[in-house]
Amino acid sequence: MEEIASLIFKGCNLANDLEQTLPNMTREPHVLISSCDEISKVFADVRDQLRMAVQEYGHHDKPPPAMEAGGSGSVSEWLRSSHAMNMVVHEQLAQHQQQRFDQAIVGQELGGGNVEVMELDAAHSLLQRTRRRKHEADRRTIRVAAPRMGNTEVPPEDGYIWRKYGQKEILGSKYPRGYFRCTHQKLYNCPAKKQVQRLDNDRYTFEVAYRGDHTCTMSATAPSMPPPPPPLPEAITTQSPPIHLAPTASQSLPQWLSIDIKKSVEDLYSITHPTMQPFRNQTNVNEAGPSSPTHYVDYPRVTDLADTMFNSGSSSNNSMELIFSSNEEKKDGGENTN
DNA sequence: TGTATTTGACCGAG
DNA sequence: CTCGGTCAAATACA
Repeated sequence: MEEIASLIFKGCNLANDLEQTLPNMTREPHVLISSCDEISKVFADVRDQLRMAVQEYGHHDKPPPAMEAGGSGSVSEWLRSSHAMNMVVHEQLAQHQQQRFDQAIVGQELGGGNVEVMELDAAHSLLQRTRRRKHEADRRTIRVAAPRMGNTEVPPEDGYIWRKYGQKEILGSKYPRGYFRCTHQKLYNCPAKKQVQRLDNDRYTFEVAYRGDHTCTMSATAPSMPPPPPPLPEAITTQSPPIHLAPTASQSLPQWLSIDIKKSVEDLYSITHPTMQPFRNQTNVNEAGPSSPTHYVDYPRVTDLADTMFNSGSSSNNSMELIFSSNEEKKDGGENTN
């Protein structure tokens, strides 16, 4: 299992590398192709190994050795287990530390808003625990670096459209807490909410607490299929119920694959398909009107390409379903509407 | 004119 | 009673 997880991260790293070099590849489509092939091969290996693991262990009582640590009896359960999650967190932290310096200098100066993986301040969480609310159990707290240029007052976008419905001074905090709900709350009964607050000791870092799951992205008539929000592996947050791999893997990855590749893709298409328009992934019908608070990504992400590659095998029992379990399943243990 | 944001009031958990 | 979370009227903005 460790091998599979490490393969997954290898693929993610390759995709990340591709992202980094994408702007330089627009004139060299053959290099891009070979890079995509490599990523595709890695994920194909993951798929094959997962299939083998499922056949070997998934329908038996005895878990594989690595699963025993998680105490689960299937691949999907193992992938959601704390053992698997620790590996995920470990890999992410290692990757994060490696890239942190560059991100700090480049990403921040560009007003990027990279999701930071940090431990929560112990004193702060202790303070919050002293008055724990009923629904705090399903809070997923992350820290996000604020842009240091431009408008530093707003937290970086996470792919969803939020509407602010309140702001409150919090006892013991220097900065007020902003309360946001999903713009589609009324239209699609989407219960997702988030709270955004600057850290006392670092005004360039937001602490973002997500509550509730987006139902707007699951509706066939939903106006958008935005990249999922970035709630972190909850193993490294303070107030969190048992974790699922699904939100972690599918939600955090787009954060580091966040460069503006629109131009790159269009450039590439202008070379390879002189008469063809760049394909667009329509992520939003701007039903919010002219004063919509955020803008939308209307071009494909590298992760989408990776998804496509990963899903290219036309198997009915796709192994992706084992890793990225459905939101419905996730919702079963989730928050009721409020 | 329609939509988003601001902000004081209110509610309810602890 | 305190304080975090939400509501809703007022205001801002395109």
